Amino acid sequence: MPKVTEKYKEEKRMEIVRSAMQCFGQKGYEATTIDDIVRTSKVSKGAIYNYFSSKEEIYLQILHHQSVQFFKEVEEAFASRHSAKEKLAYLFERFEKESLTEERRTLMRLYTEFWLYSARQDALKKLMQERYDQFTSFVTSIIDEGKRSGEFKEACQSERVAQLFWALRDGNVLHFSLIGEEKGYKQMTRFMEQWFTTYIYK
Amino acid sequence: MPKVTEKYKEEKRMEIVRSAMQCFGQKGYEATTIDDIVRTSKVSKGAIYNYFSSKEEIYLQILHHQSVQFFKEVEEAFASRHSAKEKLAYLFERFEKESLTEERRTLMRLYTEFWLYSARQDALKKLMQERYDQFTSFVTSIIDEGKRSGEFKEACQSERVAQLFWALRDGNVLHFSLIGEEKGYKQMTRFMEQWFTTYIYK
Amino acid sequence: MPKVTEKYKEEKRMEIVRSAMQCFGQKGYEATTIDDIVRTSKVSKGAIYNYFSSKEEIYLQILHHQSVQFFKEVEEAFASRHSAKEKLAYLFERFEKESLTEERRTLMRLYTEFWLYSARQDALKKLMQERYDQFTSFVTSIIDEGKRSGEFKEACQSERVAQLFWALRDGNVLHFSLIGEEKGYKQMTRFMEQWFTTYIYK
Amino acid sequence: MPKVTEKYKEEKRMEIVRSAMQCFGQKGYEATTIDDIVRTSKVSKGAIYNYFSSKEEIYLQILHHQSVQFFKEVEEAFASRHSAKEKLAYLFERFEKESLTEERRTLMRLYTEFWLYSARQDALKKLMQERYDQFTSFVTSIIDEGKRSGEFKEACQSERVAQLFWALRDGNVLHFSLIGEEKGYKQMTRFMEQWFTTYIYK
DNA sequence: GATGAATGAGGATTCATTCAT
DNA sequence: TATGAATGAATCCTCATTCAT
Repeated sequence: MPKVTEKYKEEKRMEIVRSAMQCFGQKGYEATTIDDIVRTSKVSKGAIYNYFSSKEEIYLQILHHQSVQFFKEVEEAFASRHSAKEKLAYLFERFEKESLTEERRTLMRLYTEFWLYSARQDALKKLMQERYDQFTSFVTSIIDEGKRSGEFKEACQSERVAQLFWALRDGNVLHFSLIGEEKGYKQMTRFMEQWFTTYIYK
Repeated sequence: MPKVTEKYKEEKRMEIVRSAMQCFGQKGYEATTIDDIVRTSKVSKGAIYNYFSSKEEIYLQILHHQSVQFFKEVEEAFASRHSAKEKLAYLFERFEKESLTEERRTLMRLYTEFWLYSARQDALKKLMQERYDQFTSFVTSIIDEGKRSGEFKEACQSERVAQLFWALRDGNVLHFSLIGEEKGYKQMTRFMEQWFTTYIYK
Repeated sequence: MPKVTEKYKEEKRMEIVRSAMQCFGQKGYEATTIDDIVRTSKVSKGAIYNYFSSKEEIYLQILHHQSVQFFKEVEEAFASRHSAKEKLAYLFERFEKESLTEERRTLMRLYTEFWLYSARQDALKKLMQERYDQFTSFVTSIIDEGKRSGEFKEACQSERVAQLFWALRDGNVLHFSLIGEEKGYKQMTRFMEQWFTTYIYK
Repeated sequence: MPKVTEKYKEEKRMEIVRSAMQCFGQKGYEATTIDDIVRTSKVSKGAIYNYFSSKEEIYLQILHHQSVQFFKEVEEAFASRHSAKEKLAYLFERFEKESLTEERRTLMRLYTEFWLYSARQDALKKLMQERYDQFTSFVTSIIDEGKRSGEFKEACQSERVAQLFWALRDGNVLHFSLIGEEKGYKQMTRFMEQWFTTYIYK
């Protein structure tokens, strides 16, 4: 079955990623076995290793993919959102949507788990720190933009605020993954937004 | 009438818990082996199973222990802190201290890991949800108290604010466990406090 | 009438053999994977199985090839060497040369490995025993020739001497593959020759 | 089953070594699986790893054990053998005996295999080179002793001769492992001895 | 109660071989 | 013929738990 198109390979790759994402999200990275992924994906064990060199690499690819996807989508969204306020509003909107499907929630769990896993592996630690910087800088620049345009208070410390933004968001994700909808967590995002904007809007 | 006193047994139990806490914090729950705990505690493998029925039970006991300890310490602290503001300030103070030693940070990592682990085990899920309620209620009641005493704005929704309080805190812990001191995370707690009080103080 | 000439096929075959030889020599038979050979040879995995039915068959073909090659070269060399002394000298000369390049040493390692591998496989065992007989007979006949021509002592037992000749040679190869040049193994061949001839020359 | 005597552990260890030796000898190091050893030894898989950290370690221990055993036995034997001639004779006597049982032959195969395996692993290479030096020095010193005592020719180069001694011996072992008794290999040792002594005896 | 050796199912990964294209 | 993706049994090693002493 040779000379397969790049598209075919990419799809196979995604099939593995999709299944792995599901398993990791449900059982956690360490608790997920390759056989779980095999069962979920209907791809053979050997085939998985044709596409990824290790279980960890699958994990990493998912993460990378998420990151890329996030920035791609955001960029698209920002094409039609020119003020800092609108941009910020978009981010909160996204977060709200993320809580709607189980698939998304699974992803969120996975994402948080990765922080901890990385914190214990020096090689990954650096990678995740860079990722953190990337996400923080991104929000920082929106705040700065808002300050320049007169939308946001000049006094607020952009970087600190950006860090707080992600802490708030990730803490929320963490709790939400456990608490689910019972405590009206969907509405929490709205509340967070309101709280957040109160502080930085002029 | 046992040869071995209750006190002796309690101490042994604590020795195991202490060592397990260290191991779990450092390597994570799944990555920690019973042998790791044996090595760290100088308690024999068989003995561990005299005190705990499984690895998971140790995990759970630690969680319980942490919870009890937190409320015990807080209660003591509150004996001399009568206003809601002072009480809130105490909590932030605590958080700040927690980031100082590696041991504490280890604990924080462990604490966050619990969330994820529990989110995937129905039996634990309930337990953790109760725990979450307990912590949330606790803060809710402080806010309510502040509202009654005229310290805090009446308009703020106590429970939402309490939830946000813990989201902020846990998100911070999560990031801190990875980022460490490099990004001045110690000061983040201060910043969080300031931000938080700005919103609810009258 | 095949599209592909016999010559083309033979070349492909040789390309595989060459690469396999290199891999087997470097990593050993068991440690060498088909993918190693694919990488080294630039022949596809499927193609290898068009020319050889299994990894073991490649191994065997190399062995055969070596054997044929040895006798072919020796025959050529003997065309201009008519005395038993000269013939013997030629063999030692060969051995000496063999130690000069890493490629040759790799081959020697491979050659020794064959013995062991074969010793454990009844089917091969017979083959290798025949090979051994062939090589032994070959030297035996040179000794006999030397005895007849008056070059060598009549008293020496030709077959025993031939066996000793190969034992000496293969032991040397074995040690050399590990020890390398450090212990002046190149000179060992000279020494062996001198020792050997002292015993059998008249 | 705790607090087991050192003797018990040593016996278990030996049981594993014995079985491993048998398997390695029969199938070769790489072809032998841990399960083979489990089957042969009636020791559980986990237990094996309580005594040895890896398959390779078992291999190494066997080798070390052989080495130690050799020198111990030789030392004992030399207590009553004072001339260099007697000492040399003892070594040949040993070699002759070694070929008698299948167990011994298995060991010889194993021993030779190790040369090749080591030649491909830098860490082991050094170890084996040291081992080679040890064995070579040992024979060198016997030759030197013989020269001093007037038993052996002063002209012979002790170290070269020692190297040749082992090459001869190992080459013989290599062939014998394949050829077996058919070619009267047992008598080869005698022949080797005669040949060898002819050269160095005064 | 304490000990730590034993167990063996289970995990990640490899690899010779096959076979659809 | 050539290709190289797919297969899955086989490999080494781990580890929670048990239990004889």
